[in-house]
Amino acid sequence: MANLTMKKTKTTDLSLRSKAFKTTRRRNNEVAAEDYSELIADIIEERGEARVGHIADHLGVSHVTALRTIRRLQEEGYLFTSPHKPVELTAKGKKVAEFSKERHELLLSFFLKLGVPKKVAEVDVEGVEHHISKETLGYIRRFMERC
Amino acid sequence: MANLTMKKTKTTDLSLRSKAFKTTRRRNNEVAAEDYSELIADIIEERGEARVGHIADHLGVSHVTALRTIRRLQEEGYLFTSPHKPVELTAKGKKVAEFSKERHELLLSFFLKLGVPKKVAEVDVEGVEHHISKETLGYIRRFMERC
DNA sequence: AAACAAATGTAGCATTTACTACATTATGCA
DNA sequence: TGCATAATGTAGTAAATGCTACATTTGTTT
Repeated sequence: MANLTMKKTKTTDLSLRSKAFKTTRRRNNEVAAEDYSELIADIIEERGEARVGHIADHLGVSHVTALRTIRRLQEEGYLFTSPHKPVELTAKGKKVAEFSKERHELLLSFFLKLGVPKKVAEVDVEGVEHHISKETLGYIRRFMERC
Repeated sequence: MANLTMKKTKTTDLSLRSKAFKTTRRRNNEVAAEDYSELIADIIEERGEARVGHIADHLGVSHVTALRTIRRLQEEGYLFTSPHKPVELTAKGKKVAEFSKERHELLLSFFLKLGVPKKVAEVDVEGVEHHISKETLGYIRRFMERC
């Protein structure tokens, strides 16, 4: 007897839920672009240039892994480099880096305001940041302003 | 001249940052276990049994993808099944499902309290939940209680 | 300038996650 | 019972991310 209402509920849940999973998977594909762009911008600021080795070290991956990802991101237009040269960001990469950095800082201060210790917050923010929509970011910003 | 202090700062940042990236990658490997366990528990509750096809539909992936992941999760002890039979959770899987569900609900109500619309919150929570440490969850729980 | 060390690049392999196309097994109804 | 359809399962492919081992290039230091 609950079948009719159940059916509707389940259908809604299903499409909503599978949409959520799909969005999460799509976002996962943007993670490298965001992480690399932000990191490269940081390294350039700190040391003047970003080399494959620096990037690999900061990410905690082998230089081979970094190298391959850097090539893919070059194809996708986030950065450019040539053999044995440092890595530079394109305008697109710079934009992504700037946005990622702002988002990272906002989320970090948000977590700190909740009382989360800095070391824990840093790790959690790194995992979380790629999955927060711009809309949600707006609500977090508003919360930070009024509290 | 800023070299000495810079060096210390950079070293700290590097180890902290690469640790954060490594933790994020490790957590990514637990995502399937959590998503599948929680989803299977839901489906069993709703329909009495969880079949490969249901699971694939809810996740928005092909039944082949679901099937392969289910096999891996069986090897890892989260669930068990046999050809053409429904999927059942082990005690380990049930525990993961219960924890994931609680976490999901806590985060969802947290986002809603911040003012995020439900549809957006659902999607963001799905991406974010696997990357929130137990420690941070505690702070969020405290926030929910006092606000 | 030669030799050595550090940085970068290549080759080859493994895992996870995803797919399509096709094969087989179960099941329900005629 | 027996066929048709739905549900599962298999084969083969692709892309992203990770690794080690080895090769080459660059730069530094005698």
